[in-house]
Amino acid sequence: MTTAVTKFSRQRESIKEYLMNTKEHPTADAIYAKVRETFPNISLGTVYRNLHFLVEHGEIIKLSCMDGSDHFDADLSPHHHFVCKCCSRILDLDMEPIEHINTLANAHFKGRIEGNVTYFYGICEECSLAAEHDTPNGQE
Amino acid sequence: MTTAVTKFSRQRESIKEYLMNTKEHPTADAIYAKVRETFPNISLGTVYRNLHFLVEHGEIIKLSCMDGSDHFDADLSPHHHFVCKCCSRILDLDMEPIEHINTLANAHFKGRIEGNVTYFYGICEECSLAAEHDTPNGQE
DNA sequence: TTTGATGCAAATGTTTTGCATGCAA
DNA sequence: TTGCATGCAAAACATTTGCATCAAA
Repeated sequence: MTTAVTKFSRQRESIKEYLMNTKEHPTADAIYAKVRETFPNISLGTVYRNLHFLVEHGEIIKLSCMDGSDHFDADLSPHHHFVCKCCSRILDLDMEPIEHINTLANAHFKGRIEGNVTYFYGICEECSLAAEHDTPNGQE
Repeated sequence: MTTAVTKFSRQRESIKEYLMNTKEHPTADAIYAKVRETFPNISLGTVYRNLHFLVEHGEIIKLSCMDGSDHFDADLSPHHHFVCKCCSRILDLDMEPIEHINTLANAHFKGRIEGNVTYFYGICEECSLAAEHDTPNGQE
């Protein structure tokens, strides 16, 4: 079996570059809309194929929140995410590591725990402020 | 506006009873297959409608792991879950509460954190043993 | 009787895939 | 030239929904 060679692709570069320059944690569909500004003919299939490729190669991370569609993030530094119950946005959290919870989980567990996926939820600052001023933050 | 009344339904009871008597954390489809043994004519739509009803009324919990489909759990006691990377099973963890991580997350965060969803992953005992004996645990 | 619940099927939303063509190496 | 990547469309899934009918109250 000959190892498959990865060829350069402007579409893939464009997807990765967009992800590296945003803090939005976009969905595949949002990435498709954005990259289409540069490549009007790019297909959604290509976007999905490249996102899968980038995740498999550890160049980006896939976030599976509980809102039906996956989100993507090119920030590989260890960090956790916050999901706003109000506007559904995903925000990065600047917090202490919580890897010790793996040890807690392993205490009475017979298998081997290698890590955890944690999402925090609540109301983001913008939505709190919007609620106070009675002007709901329409962001979706 | 008159408040909607909830009527008894044998199908809903059957779904809830199955969930209360299993530790499998089944998907809607698995629940459908199981309940069909008792109600051969039940439809998948009814299963989804009742699962949604039960979740909304706090009688069961929906688990959104990262495997495409949702899982359901009638165990309402506070506990966390483990997902096996090998056989994909979801297991209950018996562990100390980790609610203090919410405080850690809130330290430098401007919004309000209300809680977290945490999944631990790794290799379960059965899959570890199966690997040792070179007889992969075929459970999916 | 009234109206919520069901079965069925169609629709929806997300993601994957087959295939002929395009393009990097 | 070779063969990976693309565009397009169809398919595959998971889930939701419209509607006529059923059944609980």
